[in-house]
Amino acid sequence: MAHPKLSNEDLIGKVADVFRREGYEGASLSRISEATGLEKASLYHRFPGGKNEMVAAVVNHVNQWFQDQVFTPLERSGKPTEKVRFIAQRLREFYADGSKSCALDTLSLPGGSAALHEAVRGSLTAWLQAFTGVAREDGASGAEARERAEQAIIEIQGSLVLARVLGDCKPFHRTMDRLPELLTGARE
Amino acid sequence: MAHPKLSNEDLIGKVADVFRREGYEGASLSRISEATGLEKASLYHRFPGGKNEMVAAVVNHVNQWFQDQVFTPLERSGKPTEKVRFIAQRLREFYADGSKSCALDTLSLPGGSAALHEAVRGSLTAWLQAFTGVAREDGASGAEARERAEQAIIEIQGSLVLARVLGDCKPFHRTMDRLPELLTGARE
DNA sequence: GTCTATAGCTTGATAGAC
DNA sequence: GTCTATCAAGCTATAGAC
Repeated sequence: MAHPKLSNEDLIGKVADVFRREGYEGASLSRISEATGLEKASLYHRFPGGKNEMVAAVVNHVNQWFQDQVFTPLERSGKPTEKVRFIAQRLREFYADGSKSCALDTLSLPGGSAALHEAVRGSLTAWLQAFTGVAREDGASGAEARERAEQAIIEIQGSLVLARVLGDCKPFHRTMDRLPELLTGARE
Repeated sequence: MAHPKLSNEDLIGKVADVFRREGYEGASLSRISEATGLEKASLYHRFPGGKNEMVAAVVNHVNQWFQDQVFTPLERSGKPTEKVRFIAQRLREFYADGSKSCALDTLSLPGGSAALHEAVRGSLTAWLQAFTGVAREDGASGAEARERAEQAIIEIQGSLVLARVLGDCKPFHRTMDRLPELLTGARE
């Protein structure tokens, strides 16, 4: 065929890249069209609900990735510190060594529906919960575990902002290196 | 007069609020017009260069604020730890206790000119330099001081992202409380 | 399933009255 | 210095051919 169907997996990945990089308002259909190679009308065939449905699919896609690559591995049996080392590697991949922004950051800017912002908040809550879980497993009390989880995600988000502004990935790598001690003690 | 001139100080402050909150692409002239009470044509009278000149003025305005309220106080004589406690209070005001976003975050999204992104990078570099300076004054070596500065700004940026997503300012307040130990040792 | 063409609205920007 | 009125370009979204 001249225009073979683009697989759903490839499509949503490319759409997600645009929303992650540009945020909701910056992710215009023209840019999404350019990034995916599909014309706008074709995008509406795949996402009849338009931009709202696209960004919802992006959030679901990212949630699924975190479930499979981060949350589930953390719930498996094994030494907490080693599991955190493992998922730190997954996060390096997800953020392309710090060169890609976090959707929680870019999609939390004011643009988009209230449902979008609730979904984004839900994603962050799930992430906090997963990190709190592994900190508890390491022996931290409830409050201490929650604090470690918040601290770890704060440093991930902050280092990604620095990386974007400076065009320098070193702060992100340093944070990933420190992730095991951030979550599983050895901090104080 | 029916329409008295809005003072430059008031105007730029309101314009800055919009750009900080919405980012470059989200800060449409309609929203700026609504926030300032000036029609679009009046905005062009004040900023003949249009949106580009507006955002440049915002960056200058923020730079000036940081110079006066953060960098200069850090350069004055006094105990480093006490100076950091002082500027932490200024930062709480600037970020409205964590409820306002950082312009470095929102304005570093892809929208806007290359000059804008270079200016934003310059602002962050100046901030890093000021924080590195006070860490050195506290006795840290060059590399250690720079690391403390990066770490402090990472945690500020990260806690502001969490605050925006969750609508919860506690992580930001915790970071402000920890700022003295982050910059002036007592960390390890 | 993809495309071209188009509708209606919003955007950044300008002209000209007061 | 502010306003109303307007423009061309970009936006989201839809209709209909292949």
